[in-house]
Amino acid sequence: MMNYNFNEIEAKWQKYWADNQTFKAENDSEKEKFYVLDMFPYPSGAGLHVGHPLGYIASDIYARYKRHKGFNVLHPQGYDSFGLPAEQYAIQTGQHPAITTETNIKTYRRQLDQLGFSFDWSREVRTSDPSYYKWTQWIFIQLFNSWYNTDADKAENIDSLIQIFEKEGNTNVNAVCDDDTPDFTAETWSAFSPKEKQALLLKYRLTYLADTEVNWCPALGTVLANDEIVNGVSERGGHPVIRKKMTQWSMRITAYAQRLLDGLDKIDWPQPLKDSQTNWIGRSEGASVTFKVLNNTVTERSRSDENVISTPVNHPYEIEVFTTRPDTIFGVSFMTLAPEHELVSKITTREQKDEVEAYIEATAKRSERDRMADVKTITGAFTGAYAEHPFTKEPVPIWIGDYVLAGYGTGAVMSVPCGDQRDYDFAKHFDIPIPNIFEGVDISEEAFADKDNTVIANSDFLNGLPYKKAVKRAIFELEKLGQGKGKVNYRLRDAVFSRQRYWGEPFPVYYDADGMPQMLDEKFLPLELPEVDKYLPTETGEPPLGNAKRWHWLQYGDEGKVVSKEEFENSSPLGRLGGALELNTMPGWAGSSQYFNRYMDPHNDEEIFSQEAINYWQDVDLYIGGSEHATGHLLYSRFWQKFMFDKGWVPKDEFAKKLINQGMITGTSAFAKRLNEVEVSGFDDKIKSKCTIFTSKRDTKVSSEYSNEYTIDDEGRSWRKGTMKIQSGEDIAKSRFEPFFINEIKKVYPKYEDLDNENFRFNYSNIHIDVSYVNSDDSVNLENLKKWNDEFKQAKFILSTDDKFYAHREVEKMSKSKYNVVNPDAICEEYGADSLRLYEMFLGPLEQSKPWNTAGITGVHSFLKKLWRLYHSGPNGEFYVSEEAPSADSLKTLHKTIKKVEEDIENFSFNTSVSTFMICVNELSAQKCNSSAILEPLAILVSPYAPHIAEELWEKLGHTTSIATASFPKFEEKYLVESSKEYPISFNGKMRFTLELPMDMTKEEIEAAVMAHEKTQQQLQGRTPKKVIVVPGKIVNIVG
RNA sequence: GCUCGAGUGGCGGAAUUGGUAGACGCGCUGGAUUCAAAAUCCAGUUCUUUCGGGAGUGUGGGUUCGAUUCCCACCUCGAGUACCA
Repeated sequence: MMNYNFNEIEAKWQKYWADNQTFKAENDSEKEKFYVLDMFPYPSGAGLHVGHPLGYIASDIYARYKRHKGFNVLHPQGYDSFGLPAEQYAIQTGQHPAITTETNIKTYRRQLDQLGFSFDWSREVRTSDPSYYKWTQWIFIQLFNSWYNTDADKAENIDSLIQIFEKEGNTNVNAVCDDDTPDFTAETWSAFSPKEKQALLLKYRLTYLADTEVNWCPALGTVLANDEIVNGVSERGGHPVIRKKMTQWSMRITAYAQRLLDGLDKIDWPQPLKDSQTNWIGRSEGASVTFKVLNNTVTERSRSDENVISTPVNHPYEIEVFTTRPDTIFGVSFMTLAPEHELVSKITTREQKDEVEAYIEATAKRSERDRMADVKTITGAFTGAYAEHPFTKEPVPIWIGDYVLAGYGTGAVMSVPCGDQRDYDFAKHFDIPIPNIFEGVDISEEAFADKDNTVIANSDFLNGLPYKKAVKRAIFELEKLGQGKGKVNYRLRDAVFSRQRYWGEPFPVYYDADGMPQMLDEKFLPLELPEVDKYLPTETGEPPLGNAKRWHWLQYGDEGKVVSKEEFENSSPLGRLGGALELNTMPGWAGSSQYFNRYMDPHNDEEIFSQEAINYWQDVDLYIGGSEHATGHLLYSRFWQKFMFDKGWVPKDEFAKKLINQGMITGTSAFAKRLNEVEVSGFDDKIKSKCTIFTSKRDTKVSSEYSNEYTIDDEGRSWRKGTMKIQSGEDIAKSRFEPFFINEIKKVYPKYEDLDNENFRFNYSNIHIDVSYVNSDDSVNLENLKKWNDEFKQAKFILSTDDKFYAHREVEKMSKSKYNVVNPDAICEEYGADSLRLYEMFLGPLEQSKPWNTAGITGVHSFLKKLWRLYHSGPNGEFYVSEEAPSADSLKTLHKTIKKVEEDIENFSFNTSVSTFMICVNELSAQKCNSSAILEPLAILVSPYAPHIAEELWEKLGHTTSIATASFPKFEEKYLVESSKEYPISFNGKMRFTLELPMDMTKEEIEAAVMAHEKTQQQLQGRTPKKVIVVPGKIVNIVG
């Protein structure tokens, strides 16, 4: 007997592929290239669960398919191995994160290998490897040495900017830079000190050091990016986040806002993902308008950067606002500034000072989360100051309010209560007038924000104009006054690039004697992470790298090294370069923003990748990964790619042509309901039961006779059977255990004696139990559960009516802490990797998320056994194929399958091709097909999905080389041609019966044949049809 | 609130240039095989029915000879995002 021995077969071929480097991709090939990429994993300590491989299986099928189609396929894999969990483990145990990471990677590799992926492991990268992060540091230096020339619409070398400054200052420079960049002439530039020059250049560099208001997470001791915060708390751990000013490295991603938006049109990415990037970038068109503050003049030295400019000026304060509705400017009845706005303290009058300061203090205390949770409460304060309306010259009161965000636009708005609901609510609350500037609109109840139906009134030169025309005219008039212009505003902020962590890429940066940041020369890269004693911040609050004994840069000429502070200070200052090295490290997304290009030439130590490699591979053809990276990794990577493109290092300005988000495979958690305590109303007492009590739940209904009589023992079971209409242990607890318990309580505490049952409140909570103790009908194996931990060992269980304990089930994300993780190892052991691969594809559409349910895996497993039997039709189940010509039916089955599977793979509809295989094997089995002319191509068709069994069958068919590059069977239409068609005959659109008719009949002949049929006459019951629709080859519909 | 997506048997799901709704698998029911079980195989399985048939793809309308598919309104669920001026 030749059974399908999958464990043996799979181990054999996994070894074969590794030994023969079957999937090694060559950088030069006559073949056309195809690049299939997975989002590389973070190697966590928990290892892989069944949800992780979903996307890898899909991409592997596609990669294998493309090899069959004759492409030179690049399908690499690696590890995003810097990250928080390894560091937190290090803080707890003192174990170096590198060791933890190495261990975890070993587990990952073993688990990935056992699934039979066709990765080219010779190209593996790890972001935490110095040989890899050398190039992450290199890109950082390139960004530092670049500025964004808006006229050329691309990044350029900083030298070209310096040349312009030397020649003509910055007045004609059209660049993306800090808002507070002052104007200067060539003469002023040359008069600046080197330090001043450096400070100015930082305002232009694509990565720059600046005091920024950041999201500080005290619990994690680090800064978080906006996309690392969910609902006002940290994505990792759910800790509170506050706003704080810190000096941080930032990436000038805003320079690329428009190109990041435009680029979305030319890539084939999922619409929801594009939408969320579009939202994140948040382009809005409108105007910036300048309001002059009345009776208040700037007298002190102005401009924030006193290092650079210190010209005393004398002019009124100005408030710049951004609005998308310049057409409503005559509706302005007040202005609102964010409490953090820098002008607030300068313009507030003496009388209002106390109120304003109290308000600012109160809002500062509220966390992001509180502020978000409570958007309905209207708060604010009047500054006492007034601004001048640009057109009417009327005074406009200036308020502050926390509904205006400091981080968006200019942190100030012109409030138009009749046209904006928030302004309207604010005005109502503080009794500010609400002038109506809309024709024929009632604003007594709410603001009117419908742009399309807007006709402006009471607005001087805008009267009678619709929205679009009014906007144009308003901007024109503002420009004439010099108090405004059309403006595009983006929600996108520059990305903070510093993290106060140990386990990340060190910055190739030291601080010179002036305290200015200097880049290490490229030839000194990589700058390796130093050893530290502790992975926590230092006592003085410095990042963990502050603990490093040696973390100063010391360089003379071409010789440079990392030394201790003492060594640096004792060295000769003559010709010396260097200083303290940067203590922050780079964020998680740094290493993942160019890894896809590094795979093309991963061992190159001279360049990030060779031009030959990038010119051959170009870009990623198919990228598969989760949608959670929509506004993080996938936005930053596009930004770096565009930068690399500007510099001429990559040929494409979008790195991935097509992207697919695989859905999440969720787990089904199991719970037991635990009685926590009993509260007695009117008393503050909380009574705990002596032992933990769990109640059962069952969904299926058990009906039984109904009676009010019952008894119960303290085990919560052994009641009189069939006397109650009870379905679950939960009901039993409610109706019988709880009254029983109350009686017991009353005995012990006589003071409760007169209380009703309603005075006792039972608190239950759901406790996760490990899904491995739960059977498929949700009943729990209590014996094993009790061995799991002490709580269950000691506990009492109220069973359901059939003496079983049923768990509550709920679909949740798979996670170790929820005890709902299903591990692929056990499934591979029991059913094999091919079964797991097929089953994950068979679960449903790739992009949809779905709960894991192991029950159905037997279906695909028996399919594989049937497939195996198809090739083993000899005596005693020996391998047997014949050289006889196949039957027409078998050819039809095969070609139908080729066609469908090819279409399915091209459309990423992997679930339907698994069905197609099942149909195909069912049909061929019924036909008793054993012809090699059918079974050979079938093995190739199956091979992308179930590669191990396919290789084994291929070898048995007499081949000596891997099936991996066998060419995909060619579909031929001629085998599908039919001579007749089973016509569905419908009456008024409802199919009533079918009728087999030859394909070559004309419409008229078909109609005659159908009308003559007895069932037609029976359906018509003597009526004459009004109309007969005949679609040859499709359907016949009789109306009447 | 806004944006996007989705609603089909007991379950996962299939079918859309409009043309036989429920492919394929799970589960369930019955049978064969077996001392028994596992495994395997065969038959059935949307609901309803007076066994002729009738109804049926979230709800209500519309377009059409014909709608799961297109249009309008509504309901429900999921995802993202949010005082964005």
